[in-house]
Amino acid sequence: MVMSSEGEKKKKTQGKKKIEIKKIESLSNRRVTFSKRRLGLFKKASELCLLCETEIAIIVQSLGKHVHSFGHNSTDAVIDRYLGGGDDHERDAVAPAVNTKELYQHCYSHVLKELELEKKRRDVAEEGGDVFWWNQGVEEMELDEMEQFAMALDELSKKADLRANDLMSSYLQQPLAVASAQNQMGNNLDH
Amino acid sequence: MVMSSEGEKKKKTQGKKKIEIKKIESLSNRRVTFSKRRLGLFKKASELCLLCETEIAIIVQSLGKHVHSFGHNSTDAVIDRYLGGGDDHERDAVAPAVNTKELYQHCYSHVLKELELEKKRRDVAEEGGDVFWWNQGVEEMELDEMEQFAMALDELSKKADLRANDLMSSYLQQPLAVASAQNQMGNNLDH
DNA sequence: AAGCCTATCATTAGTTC
DNA sequence: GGAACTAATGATAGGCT
Repeated sequence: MVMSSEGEKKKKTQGKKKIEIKKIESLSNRRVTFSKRRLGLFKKASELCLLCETEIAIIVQSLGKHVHSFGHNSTDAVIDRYLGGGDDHERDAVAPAVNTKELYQHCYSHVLKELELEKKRRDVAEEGGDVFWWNQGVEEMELDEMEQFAMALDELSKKADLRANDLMSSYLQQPLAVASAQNQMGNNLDH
Repeated sequence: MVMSSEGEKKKKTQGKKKIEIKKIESLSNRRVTFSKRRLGLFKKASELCLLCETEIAIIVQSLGKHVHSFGHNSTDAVIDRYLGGGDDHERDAVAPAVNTKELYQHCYSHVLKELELEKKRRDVAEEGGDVFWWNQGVEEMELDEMEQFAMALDELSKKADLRANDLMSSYLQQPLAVASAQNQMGNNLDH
């Protein structure tokens, strides 16, 4: 690590520099920052979920047309219904199916052990059905948009149930139909 | 502030300490962490919004029954309709009306100047109607739940519009009715 | 409980490969 | 274009008020 011989304390890079919070003009730079910060945001959210046992849903519109989402616990119900349309899928195939690579490599890895702990605790305490599940959109996917939409809608329908059941009933009368919409999407691209 | 007299290099605090990401057992501690981190999350989100011109919606379920949300740009339409019900409110009164104190003090203050810049830029570029607006739920509020719900629903309806207009049309046929529901809530507490 | 403080940890802007 | 690196900035756990 000692280089540049003499007493020059040569810094290899300038390190992080302060930037002002305004639109990044350079597109490539903006892409990089978007990726980094979106991941950082999801990680923070995941930590908050674990630390305080909350449920968090995040929806991020990408630079392009795609939408990235972060969901936690209670999204699995949507996915379950979504996969229920096809019949050669299984629960365990969910994560690879929606391509969780990005979040996985950044966040999942060091949260995984805590996650398993939590899952095990739940398995004992309640029933085996409530599998902890994480998901986020991936840059170039075509269908995750609908997917996260249904996820968020499901999330919201729960909130509505919480306090404004009567008010929302005219809008969310048949929540199952969302799943069927999902299935339609799902049938278009099976993979 | 000098205590413990002699030459002891007494550290006043221990600084930030590493914690493991698992449920915080102490309720009071969990509350503190929840508040701090939720705010931090919203701040990160706001920075991402500004840096990359994205739209982000965050929904956080509190420890209690309440829900905290973070919305950006396009939520103002919902609020606008919400205030449209009463007639002694003005746009500028939106922020105080929904009690944006928390986010304000942490995040708004140092983002404000960039925000104004952005707003001004928009005013020139397009029209004056698209006012930048930020909102987040507050711990003890009764109505922000409905508020964020409508906000998120509005957000989602946009996403639906994006790609699945036909599929969702059966659910979101009359988006205005959400505003009327809001108005009902709003009339209950004028303040 | 709500804020401040600050040492320390975590994130990330810029750079290099 | 992405992965790795570095160092400066940013976030925050714990303590105090």
